[in-house]
Amino acid sequence: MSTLSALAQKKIAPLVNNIGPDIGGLQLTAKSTLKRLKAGETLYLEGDTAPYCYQVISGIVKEFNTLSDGRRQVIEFYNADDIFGISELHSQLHTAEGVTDCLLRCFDRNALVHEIASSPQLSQRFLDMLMLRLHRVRERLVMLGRMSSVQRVAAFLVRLSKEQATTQHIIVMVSRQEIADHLGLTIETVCRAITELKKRGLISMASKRDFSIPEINLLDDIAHGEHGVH
Amino acid sequence: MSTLSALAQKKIAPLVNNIGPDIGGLQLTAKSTLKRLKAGETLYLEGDTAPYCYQVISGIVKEFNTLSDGRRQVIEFYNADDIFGISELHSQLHTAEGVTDCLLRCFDRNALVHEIASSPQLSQRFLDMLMLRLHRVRERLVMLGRMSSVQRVAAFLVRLSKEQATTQHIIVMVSRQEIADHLGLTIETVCRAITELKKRGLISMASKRDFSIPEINLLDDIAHGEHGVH
DNA sequence: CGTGCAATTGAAAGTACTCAAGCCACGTGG
DNA sequence: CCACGTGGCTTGAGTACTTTCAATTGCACG
Repeated sequence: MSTLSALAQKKIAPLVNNIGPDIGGLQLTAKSTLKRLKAGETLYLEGDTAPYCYQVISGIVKEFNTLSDGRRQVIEFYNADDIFGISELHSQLHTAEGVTDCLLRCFDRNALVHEIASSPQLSQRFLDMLMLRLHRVRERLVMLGRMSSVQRVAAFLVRLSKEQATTQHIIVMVSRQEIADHLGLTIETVCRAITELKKRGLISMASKRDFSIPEINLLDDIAHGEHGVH
Repeated sequence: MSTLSALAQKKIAPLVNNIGPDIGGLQLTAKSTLKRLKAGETLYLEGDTAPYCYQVISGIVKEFNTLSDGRRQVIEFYNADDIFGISELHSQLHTAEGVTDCLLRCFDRNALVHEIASSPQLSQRFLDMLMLRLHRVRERLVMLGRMSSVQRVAAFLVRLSKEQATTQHIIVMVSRQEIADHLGLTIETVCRAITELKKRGLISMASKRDFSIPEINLLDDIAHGEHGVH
């Protein structure tokens, strides 16, 4: 498990990106266009044809599935530099929507797939990307399958803290509802878990979106079950 | 969601396999050796170094994580032809164990990675494999995050039925405990869910491991929430 | 100073879990 | 051949946790 969390540490992307299209330093020659996506705006729907794939330049995008009763499960949040829409086949398997206002780079999916296939370096890069993403999802599988609401929220905050690399103080860019849909909980349970963590002195909040984490290791311990927390 | 389940339909592997090492028809030149693994025997532990990766020739292998309190989350079951251990980095991220007696083909991990990197076709094959696996995990993420115990068990049986392609009658090769660890439930809850499905006439059992599914679509409907089943 | 939305809190209901006991097929030994 | 133990599965009763439904608070905005 320690290995998993070590893996989860994601390098921080600069807020403003490099000029041209590239992936991990490798230049992409496939044509790309820019697209703005507003917060709450839908990029594509589950079942849509998938002619494009996207790279986040700035902002946050979420991909989610909607169940027949309207509840949602957020599959993944994508931050700056992340590429998504590439692993789909003929049609989109999830719905994508802007969490914040976003700037995206759009690639023709076939052209990009072709370019990847013809470059060993790019192929390797994509293999690595998929492996990393697979690990992340598997970590979350353990969370959703075996961890309590408090543990999930704690783990969520720890992950955010590591991503933002601003220990002590993090800004949660997603709503409580989005956290809930990400963690497989209801919005109320997320609130109560946050309250519980506050009560225990593990976090404090300057505003509803600004969290302080005095001792990240303590929070991480909670997330990993070191304590009588179910 | 329908697209997801369509994707999940896995071609059935023959019980006895091709003679040589290959992946989706592509020959592998990397050296390989055979290894027997008994039911319940551990292949590797989370945290072990990962010099090898494996292909299942016959039998079933499970990969799982163990939590600090001893509970387990099964990450994936691997059947004939499946390759695993490839997506790990320096050390294993999960523990692998035989569900049944198994015959495995072992590859030197570095050699295989190198061979993949040097073959565009193999790279493509592996990209596809990882994408498919990612989709599968994401499906399960929705299950664990948003579906009831009965829905999870129903979905599990439907998936098994599609894999075995023997509609009407399936043999569950894994124990109740393994199903529970796979679905993020307890063994008792799995039993009760099975009982519930029996009560509703959606399944029947010749023995504890032999299930009959008179109308798979009805079971699939339950799994997808078409009904007042939470 | 209302309006509206996000977040929070409370109370009741529901679902899955825990602990405990019973069942059943199977293998062993008397 | 049968009593006895074993391990996997099932069922029951009570508990713990999360959800549901219903208010309430807090804050930004007009």
